[in-house]
Amino acid sequence: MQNSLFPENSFPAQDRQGSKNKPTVSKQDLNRSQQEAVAHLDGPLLVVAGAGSGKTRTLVYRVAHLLGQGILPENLLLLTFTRRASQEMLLRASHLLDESCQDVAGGTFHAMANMLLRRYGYHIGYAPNFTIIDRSDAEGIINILKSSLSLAGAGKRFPTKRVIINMISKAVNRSTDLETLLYDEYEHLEEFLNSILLLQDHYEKFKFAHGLMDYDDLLVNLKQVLKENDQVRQEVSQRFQYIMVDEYQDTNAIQAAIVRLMASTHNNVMAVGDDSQSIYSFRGADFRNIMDFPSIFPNTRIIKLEENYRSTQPILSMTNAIIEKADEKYTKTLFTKVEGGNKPELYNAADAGEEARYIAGRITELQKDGLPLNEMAVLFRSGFHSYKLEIELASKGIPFEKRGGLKLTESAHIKDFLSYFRILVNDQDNLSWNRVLLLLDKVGPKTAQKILAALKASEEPFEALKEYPAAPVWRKGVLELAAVMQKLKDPVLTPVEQFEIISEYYQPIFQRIYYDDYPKRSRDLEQLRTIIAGYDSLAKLVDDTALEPPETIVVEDSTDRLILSTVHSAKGLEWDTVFIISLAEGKFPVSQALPGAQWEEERRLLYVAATRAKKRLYLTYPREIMSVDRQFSRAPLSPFLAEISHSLYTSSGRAHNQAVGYGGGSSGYSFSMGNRGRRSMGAASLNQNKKQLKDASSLDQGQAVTHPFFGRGIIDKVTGDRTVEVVFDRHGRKTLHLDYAKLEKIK
DNA sequence: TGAGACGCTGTTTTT
DNA sequence: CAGCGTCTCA
Repeated sequence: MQNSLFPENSFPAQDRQGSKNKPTVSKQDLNRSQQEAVAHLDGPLLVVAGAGSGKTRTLVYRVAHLLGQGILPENLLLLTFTRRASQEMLLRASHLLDESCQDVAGGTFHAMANMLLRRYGYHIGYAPNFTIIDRSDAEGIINILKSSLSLAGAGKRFPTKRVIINMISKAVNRSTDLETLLYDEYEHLEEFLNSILLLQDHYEKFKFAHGLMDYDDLLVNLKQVLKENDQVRQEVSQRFQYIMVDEYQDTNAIQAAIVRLMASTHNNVMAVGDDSQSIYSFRGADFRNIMDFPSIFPNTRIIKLEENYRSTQPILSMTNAIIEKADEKYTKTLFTKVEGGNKPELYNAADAGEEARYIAGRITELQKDGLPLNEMAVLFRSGFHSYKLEIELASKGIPFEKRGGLKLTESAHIKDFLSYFRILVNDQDNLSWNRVLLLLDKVGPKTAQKILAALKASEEPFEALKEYPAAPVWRKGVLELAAVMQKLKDPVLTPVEQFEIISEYYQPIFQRIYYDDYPKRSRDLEQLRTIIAGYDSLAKLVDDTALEPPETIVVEDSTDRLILSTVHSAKGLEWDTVFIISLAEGKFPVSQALPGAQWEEERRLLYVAATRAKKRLYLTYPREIMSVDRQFSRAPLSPFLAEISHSLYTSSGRAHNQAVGYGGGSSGYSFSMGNRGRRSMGAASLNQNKKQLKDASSLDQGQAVTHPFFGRGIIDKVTGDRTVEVVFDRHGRKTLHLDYAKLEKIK
């Protein structure tokens, strides 16, 4: 955390000699296409690189190559998807060349935007000490605004803060306006359009007034500064003479515009990506963007990397089969020279518990055979899919680290704590002030608002707090808070010392508010302390908690530990052995994925997951899953697996059960069907089926249907757009939601 | 105006 | 099985 790749003195005087006499980087480890990409010097370059095709290696070598040509490290910029990715690449580059590689600026778009906006943000009215807010902070602002605009009680079904923030963010990331978005995707909220627009307007003003930026603002504001200010654009563009963008398929239009502006004086941009691995459309990325690159940058050279060096042939055959079913044909077919290896193994577990036991058992076996835990990973679609497994691993004493899912900084008590820090960095941060005030006993939203108004009116918020005419019941609380803040402002204090002071003050509050589970939560505070110990700058700490939130490490007493990760967080990584769990329809793909684009993205997601494996790939699926209403239901195998040839993998556990199959009467997904037959009914017919299942208008009274758990039944009544009443032969009358129930028509 | 009880809903993925 | 929003009482 400490050594930022965007250091504070990020614009060093450029008086150093370039390293003209550095050793030339050996290119014997590269194939012809890779060499070509590495040796490319000026002008736009697009590298379309399949999974495991040595994309990272190519970038690493190119960094080293450029520096070897005498280009200064500070004139390079490496934009990656995570900070970890860029750190690792620059470390590898320094093994090739020397440690000057470590001076290359690298990190995420957001981290870069943060760095540049601290310096240039004043052009659009932001002070350099602005605070970055995360999603729940943003939702908090919506909450405050909702009540201050008295929109709260107004409607019975006013959209939640989450939905509102989703909409606002989506509009930004898709470069469209909120109204268009609403009519596109949220038509049912039409009656709230004006209220939502009002909220959006106040949300923007609130952030600006209090020196706050959300994730989208970082990008939007950077783009604006670069666009409107010629001098800034020149300066930045001159600073970053060579720009490299990794995972380009997951950038959105704003990010593309930023790259174009930053490269305005030289056009030296190298973009690397893979359209078949695009998995961030929910963030406004479109895999077609990568194809637009040549039109944004005329005379782009295009290089494809198609040889896979990562996986064995059986694994590659399966992953190729998965992606081949995609609606849209992608640009590459991967091949490998890695020989041998076993077919991927599909395990049919009875339920999530058995699935977890199977995996823990397998891992133990592999470990006994000498495979270190950190050569294995368990991947899943959603964070909570691993809960059962986490318990199982803990009981077996297998150390693991979980990535993705809930972040440490997202829990309420950590946010409480960080609010004190945020105020110290930016005393205009009303969101944090609000949070801190609400922690006081007998102070609620109304009182907090009044105090906030007084703080805002004053030049010295801390003084104003002390002198606020408090009511007797909570006067003591306010004075204590004022005293603590005063104490914290002492410039000689280190972040850890400040942590201790807040800790002492916060402890009683903490125990009062989280009385039911504060012992559990206090472990998180300990972990926060450890993290803070690595910092000497509060501002940096506060930035990082938003930009690179620390993962919740569940078991940390070992350096050799198993990785549990969401597929999204596993992007770009690889392991000897990979387990993909919860491969049941409704879990992977997630139940809310709609036919069409979303469904296709789920498929690419599975493709990304499976291509992480080098030697061994295990797929598991629970046949029975528990739904929220604690009912068990049969879950079909993920259609992405059901639709590919059974000969590509081996099965164990209970045998396949055709009764729970997807295609029902057509049984189009039986494994025996020849390749040609299946091709014609690929994704398209699957999607149709899915659509049909969700639309009650296609069902009539008297229609016979089957349900995977309840069996055969007759439609008795269509009670709504998506609800029907069915009388089942064996289970009687049920009301079913077509969003959840998997009904199929039968003759 | 704040605190606490109660019922509802809904549950990706990330910077 | 939450976390959230709404409702009621002090």
